[in-house]
Amino acid sequence: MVIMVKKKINEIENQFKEHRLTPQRRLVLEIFLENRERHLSAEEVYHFSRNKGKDIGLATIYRTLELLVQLGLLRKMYFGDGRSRYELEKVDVNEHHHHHHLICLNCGEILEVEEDLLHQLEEIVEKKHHFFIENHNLQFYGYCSSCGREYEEKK
Amino acid sequence: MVIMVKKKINEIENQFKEHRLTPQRRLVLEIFLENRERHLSAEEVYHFSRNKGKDIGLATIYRTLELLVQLGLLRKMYFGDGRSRYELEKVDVNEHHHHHHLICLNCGEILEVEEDLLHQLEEIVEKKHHFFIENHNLQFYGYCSSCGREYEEKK
DNA sequence: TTTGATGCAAATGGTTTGCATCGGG
DNA sequence: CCCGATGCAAACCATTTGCATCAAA
Repeated sequence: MVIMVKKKINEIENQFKEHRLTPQRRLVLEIFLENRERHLSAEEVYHFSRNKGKDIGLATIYRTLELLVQLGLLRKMYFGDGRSRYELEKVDVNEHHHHHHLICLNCGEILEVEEDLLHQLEEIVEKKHHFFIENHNLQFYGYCSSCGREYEEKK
Repeated sequence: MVIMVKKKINEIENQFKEHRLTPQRRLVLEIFLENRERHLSAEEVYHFSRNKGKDIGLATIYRTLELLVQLGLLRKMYFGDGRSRYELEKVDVNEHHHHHHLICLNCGEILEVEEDLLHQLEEIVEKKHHFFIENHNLQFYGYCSSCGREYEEKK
């Protein structure tokens, strides 16, 4: 697992051309690579870094997050809880494969959905509205299986 | 058109049971009814009200917007430009018919899409992830027909 | 008169920025 | 040396809140 992380970071180094891969930036990347499933806010990254002993300034974290988004390594998103969140940009499969998010209205957990069945809908929209779609953003709000009581009440 | 607005406001009055339909609240509603196609931020509502001569406090506008969302008359949304936006909640057709938004990355215009072809996708997600979906939120980011130069460049 | 609504100003909280300092090439 | 990166504190900006005042039932 650690090896995996090291390998990944080495790959990523290539993407830093004009930008230095400083210890702080490397640390932020590590935190995302070690928390692939999470959608971290700036402050959460800050706490992770403190827990690892190293203490980056919050401003540096914000600047690093912005840079990583610019480099296409992170994806910035907003789920309506008052802070931006970031996750590793996964462009593995193909350029137009995106995933979506399930946000539990009860416990706040954010789950990922791999299905991306939006191509069809995108085509319809592009043709009908003459709008060239670059990206999309889909969230489902509801109740996760753990918070099933809400599910029972509503159905 | 004005008559239409008056009629609509009268209908809405019924929804105010424990809450007073004060001049300020009525004005905010009027602004949304007269700008059905727009997605207004709190500050935009504030400017509209000043343009109409009446001068509501910004805090009152925020409190009114929150109330109207609670009453199910407005829908709050976030498109990533640093401020929340609101639009009239349209529950006319049926409870599960939602529309989506096209946000132009060039001029910032927000268009609406009537198609809601997400039922199928929702069913798949609900079954596979045991997640009870209450609502969804879909934005397409790209370039509108007026900003077609970007379209030409990218295709 | 009593309770909720308003308006102002101050507080809040996430994010950004100015600036002095640091450090790698 | 130089220029980009960092850290700290201050600034920013949308939103919220405390509180005195106002107004309608």
